[in-house]
Amino acid sequence: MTILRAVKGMNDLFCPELNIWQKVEKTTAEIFSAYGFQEIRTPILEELSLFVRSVGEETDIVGKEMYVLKDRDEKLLSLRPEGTAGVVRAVIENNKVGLDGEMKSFYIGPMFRRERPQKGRLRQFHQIGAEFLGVSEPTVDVEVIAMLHDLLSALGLQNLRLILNTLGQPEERVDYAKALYDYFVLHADNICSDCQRRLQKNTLRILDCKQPHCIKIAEEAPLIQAFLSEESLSHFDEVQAGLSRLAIPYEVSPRLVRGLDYYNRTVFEMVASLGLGSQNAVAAGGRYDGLVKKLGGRDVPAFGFAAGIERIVLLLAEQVDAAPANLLDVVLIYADSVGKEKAFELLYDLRRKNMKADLDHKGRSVKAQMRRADRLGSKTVIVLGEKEVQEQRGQLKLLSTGETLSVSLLGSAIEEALKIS
RNA sequence: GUGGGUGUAGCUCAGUCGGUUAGAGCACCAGGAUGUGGCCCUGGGGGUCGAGGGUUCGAUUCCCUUCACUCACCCCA
Repeated sequence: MTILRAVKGMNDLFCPELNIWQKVEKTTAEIFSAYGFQEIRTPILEELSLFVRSVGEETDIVGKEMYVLKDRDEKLLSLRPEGTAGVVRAVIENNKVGLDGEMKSFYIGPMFRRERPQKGRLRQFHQIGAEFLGVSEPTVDVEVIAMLHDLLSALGLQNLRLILNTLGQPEERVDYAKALYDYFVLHADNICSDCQRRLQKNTLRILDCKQPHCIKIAEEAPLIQAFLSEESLSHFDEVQAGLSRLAIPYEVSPRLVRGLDYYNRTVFEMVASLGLGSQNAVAAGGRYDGLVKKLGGRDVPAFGFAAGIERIVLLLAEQVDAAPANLLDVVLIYADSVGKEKAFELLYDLRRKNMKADLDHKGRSVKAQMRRADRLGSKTVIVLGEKEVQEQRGQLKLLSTGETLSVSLLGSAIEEALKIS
């Protein structure tokens, strides 16, 4: 059996499920534009160095998960593993941050990471993201989080928790990481092997470990609060106050750490308490004040997030009535060749009047055509044969009740009848 | 990259302690009603039992390898 298959971790999407995607995308555009965000589309392929510089050379995403390819001119390109870097690059390159220094954009599109697929994780996956460039005030953090919160609740997602933390400014974080290292190195013999690796490579991540004995040791670890400046502390306080004013529930977790290098101060995650298996983060984001400058732009502060569409759809698919059926208005059924000719004629006429009309091309029995109409979810059928063509009248049958009404085949009589039924 | 689970009809799954034509439900097709769906009845089509190799008189079943899917770890949306 040597059939061709899709690349591992890259899925095809078909219709009842795709209807949920369409709903997610439509709701996103509606809500985000209410917040003054405009859509932006950037290439899927970027120069490799963009991600190395933004996401961070030491991160797993860049270190081992990127799809890298060599262009014909030897230039190294990469399929984007996340959306922020491309947006920032595009905004700088096209000089889109105006004199007021602000830019609010959102995007929807595929991202690529070469990981081992599992529930809620694919190699080609899709994100909804938003980036607010140009403002360092904490009310921006609140606005963007609120927008995400509105989207997720408009979609009807329940059992989500907003988890918040602050990472301070880069220099504050360096001090903190040092303190954490000094603490955990004393317990090096008692932490898991993954954490021993993290100790050298990414000390903050130890806080994130799921192993019970590591959690226990982490509970006694120093907290970042002691290392934060006045400004960072009050920024975080104002974010919390702002969320509270909007009645958006949140939890502060000193254990929340982000994987990308560019974050500073506020970071957050929306996690599902059930339904997603262990990949339970539906969305995550935070502030990244240094990134624009790092990529060659002016010193522009920023805040953003990304949400995983597959994970959202996974949660929505559990709820009923998520996928509305795509009903046909009418199926034209023919009993003989005269009826078939008439059926084709009426078919295109109805379609041009924006009625959802269809027929069976295969020339099967009336019974088979009826069954097909029923299966396709048509509201009505009309059976056409020599008699109907001669009389210029037919029976319009409502499939839900079985009742029929006589309609003229002339003019727009069918169309009128369909509108009423 | 590491570990576990699963591969039998379009779908969901039985089954074979190694043995002749491999089953069910659903779906599909046809007929019963020769021009009216859903329910019911009758019949029908459809499977190289994931692939390759080994053991055996004989393998879908046992062994090895491999591939795919899936879940978890790492990491992350």
